[in-house]
Parts: sequence; C-alpha cells; structure tokens
Amino acid sequence: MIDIQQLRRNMDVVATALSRRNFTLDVEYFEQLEAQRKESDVAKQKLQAKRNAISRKIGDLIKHGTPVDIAKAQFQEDSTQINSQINALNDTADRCQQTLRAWLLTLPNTPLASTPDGDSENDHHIIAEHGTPPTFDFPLLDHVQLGEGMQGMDFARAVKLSGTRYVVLQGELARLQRVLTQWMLQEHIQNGYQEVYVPYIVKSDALVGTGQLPKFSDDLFRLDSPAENYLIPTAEVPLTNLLREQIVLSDSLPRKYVCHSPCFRSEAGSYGRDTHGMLRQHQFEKVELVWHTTAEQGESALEKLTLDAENILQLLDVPYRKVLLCAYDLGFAARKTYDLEVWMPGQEKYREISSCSYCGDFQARRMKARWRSHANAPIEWIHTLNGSALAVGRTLIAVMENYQNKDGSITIPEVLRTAMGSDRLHSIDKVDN
RNA sequence: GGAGGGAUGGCAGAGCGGUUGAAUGCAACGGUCUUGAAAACCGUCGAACUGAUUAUCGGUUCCGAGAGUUCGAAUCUCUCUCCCUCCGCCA
Repeated sequence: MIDIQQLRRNMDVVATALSRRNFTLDVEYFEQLEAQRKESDVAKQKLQAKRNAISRKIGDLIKHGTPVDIAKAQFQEDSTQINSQINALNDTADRCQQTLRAWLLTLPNTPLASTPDGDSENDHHIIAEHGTPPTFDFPLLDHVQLGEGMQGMDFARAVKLSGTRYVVLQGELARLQRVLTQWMLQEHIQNGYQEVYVPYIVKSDALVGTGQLPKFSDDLFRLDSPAENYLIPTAEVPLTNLLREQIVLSDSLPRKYVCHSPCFRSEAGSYGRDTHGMLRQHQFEKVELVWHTTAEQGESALEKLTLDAENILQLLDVPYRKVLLCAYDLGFAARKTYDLEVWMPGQEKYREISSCSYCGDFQARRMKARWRSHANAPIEWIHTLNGSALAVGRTLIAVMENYQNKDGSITIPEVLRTAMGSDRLHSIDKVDN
C-alpha cells in the first residue's frame, strides 16, 4: 500500500512514478475523496469532543454531590441532539474511510529509480548470461517427448483426474522432482535460510497483505468452504505474512526464510498460452525465498537474494540469463525485479524460472508488519523481498531438456547424483501402465 | 463433539460505569553517581488517525473483533474469533 501521507504531500511525485509502470493515478478522484473524508472526519471529531466535555461535566457534578437525575437533566437536551448528529456523521465518515482504503489497495507499488523505463516486456535489461545453450548432434526432444518416452510423465491421465494444465509424474521422474526440491532446500538452509513449513490455505487478509487481493482474485483458486479462503498461489503469501500485525526487534532482521510448497494458480488470463507440456500448470512445486529487512538493508538484500537463486542454476550447470525488468513489466507489489531465465532447448528460448522482487514497505503496510530497535524506539515498516529459487517444475523441464542424450535418456546433473543414486534416467522406466 | 476458564501497553499483571490511555513490576531510553561498568537513585516511556498558528500545540479513536445499553463503557448485555484445562474421538 502506498503511504497516504506521501500521496497527500507529494501526489505528483507518486503519479509520475506510477506512470512509469503505465498506471494512471486518478488525482481528481483522490482529491475528491480526501475532501469528503476531511470534512466528515473533522465534523465528527468536533462533536465527539463536545460530547466528551458534557459527560465530564456531569461526572463532576455527581462527584460534588449533585443528585444524578438533576445532573443529567441539565444536559439532557444537548446530549440527545449531539448524539443523533454524531450517528449521522459516523456513517458518512466510515464510508469515506472505507472507500479511500479500498482505492488505496488497488494502487500498485512505485518503481525504484534503478528500475529502467520501458513500454513493454521486451524492454528489460539483460544483466548477464551464464553458460551457452548446448548444441545437439541429434534431433532433440522436448520434455514432453522425453518424459512420455520414459513413461514418467502422463498428461492424458492428469486430464481425466483434474483437467488440463495438470500432470502426473511417475517413477524416476517423480523422484527427480522430489530430489531437486530437497536439494534446493538444503542448499538454502546451508546459506543461512530458516526452513519453514506453511499452510497451503490462507485467508483473504493474507492475500491482501501481499497484494494478490483485491485486484487479482481471478488468478486464485478460492474455496467454497471455508468461504474467503484460498489456495496459495505461492509460498510468498504465508511466508511474507509471517510477521503480519507484529512489531519485531531489529536485531532479528534481516530474516531469511525458505519454504517448499505447491502453488495453485487459475491461469485465468492465459488461455491458449503455453498449453503444451508442464511449463504452465494449475499446480506446481516451488522453493521460495522471503526476506524481511529494514529499509537500509532492502535494496542490497535483493542482490543477495537473487544471487542465492542464481547459485542453484549455476550448481545445476544449466544456461541462464539474468534480466532486470523494466517498470512496465513489474509485478503489482514490486519496486524492482530480477528475472532469471533458463535456456529451454525444446523451445529454443530462455524462459522465466525465477523472479526476485524488492517490495519496499508496500506489503508491510498492508499487513502491518513493523520493527523497532528496542521497546520504546520509534516504529518502522519492515521491507519485504521474495524470490523463487527455484520453480521446481520448470527446473525439472530445464534439466531434462538440457541434459538429454541421443537415446532419449537423461544424464543426472552432478550435484543430484548421490541423492538420485544414479547418473542417468533411462528412456524406458519400467512402470506398470 | 461435551464441560469449564481466559483475552488489558514490548512482556508480566491490577483495574466499585465518571480526570483510567489505563495502577504496579520488568524491559527500554535519558540523566546523577563511577576511571569505566554494575548497583542505587531521578526522570522519560503505547499505537493509529487527524486539525492548526506544523522541530510546537490541540482533538478523535483504540483494553481480542463486532453490535448494543448509557449523558458517559476496559468495566454492563449480546454475537463472533482465538487461546488454555479436562473428557470423548481421531492421523
């Protein structure tokens, strides 16, 4: 949530910043809401002050021996009148506050100065490329062909169970995904992250906190019961909300969390996009990193968090590039974002496998997550960051396609061999069909 | 699922419907003392919102949440949420 003080004092600064991400701030609407809010608020508060004064006088009289009835009678008329006025004003004042907050919640975050300008998603800056796309001296297969070839990836059955955009993994391929997940977790834990296990169902408040709601409810799976509960679209939601409505001491910052979870996304806006294979699924596994920091730590934390995600790709030894998103392409809550894109031989393209974002105090304001240096020190907003490290489903694809052999088998990356107990996935994995 | 108990400031813990935004203790912060530290002593010490004459001075709201009674509610009534204890059931 954008700081309303900031909005009042420097509205054009905010408007300019938001225009960089192609969002037009409705200045007139805000000013109109503000005027209404101010008017009803001030009027209400004045009356409340009056009422409090009367009550105090009655109290004094009673204390000094005036019988209760007589004391009350002296002010009866005034107080009845004031109370009815207050009641009326209360409604309008409440309505103004609510409208204002509802509107504030729909404003995206402002891009950081270091986020480049741009008018489309193609205006990102390529920061670095690691490794070179492999060349194959045989006709290469994509992950679907490879997976089906070894009878480890079954889309037809998934359709029967759940519909499109789901997959059933079997045998060694299912195992590879699990090993990948465990290994990533282990790497991050060794790098100082605290492992967390979280609920996969959250209340709408948590989603408002991280910014998925109120604007993007179409992307979420909502439960019928309990109503207003949702499946998490990413572990970022429970992880970031860990500090909601709380004030923590600064010596516990930065906090670095890692969590593996399934992610559930309706993909409502992406009909027909990436329908082939398991690139874009309603349900996928992801290892997520979340940091809670102070304002000073925030920006440099993004560099560190992104490096932690890159580390995984480097250890897996797959070609990838690091991209700095332009303002236009920024997510709702982000001020600055690095995407990591892995080389997918099956598509001959780099595809997003991680997105690491710095959100400033935007999410913290929504969820009231704050810190202070000691018990009576001033209270400050926490700054939040999140990043995938990595999207496991896509990592599985990347490994399969980059490590494929002529016979349809897949070489296991060095770092996974011990856990897998082999160095190769064979093209015909004996699974009862 | 049944029975009971509870929710107050960073924490612990008081609080006859009327200077209670809230005693007291701890913690924290400033100071005195000390070569320094500790101890002791003195002082300060909740949050959100908001107005104006905006490094200042006011006001409003907040004692789990919401509604109600009242001139006035932390205190009374109702509903809800969460926590604890016991019993039952269960992975």
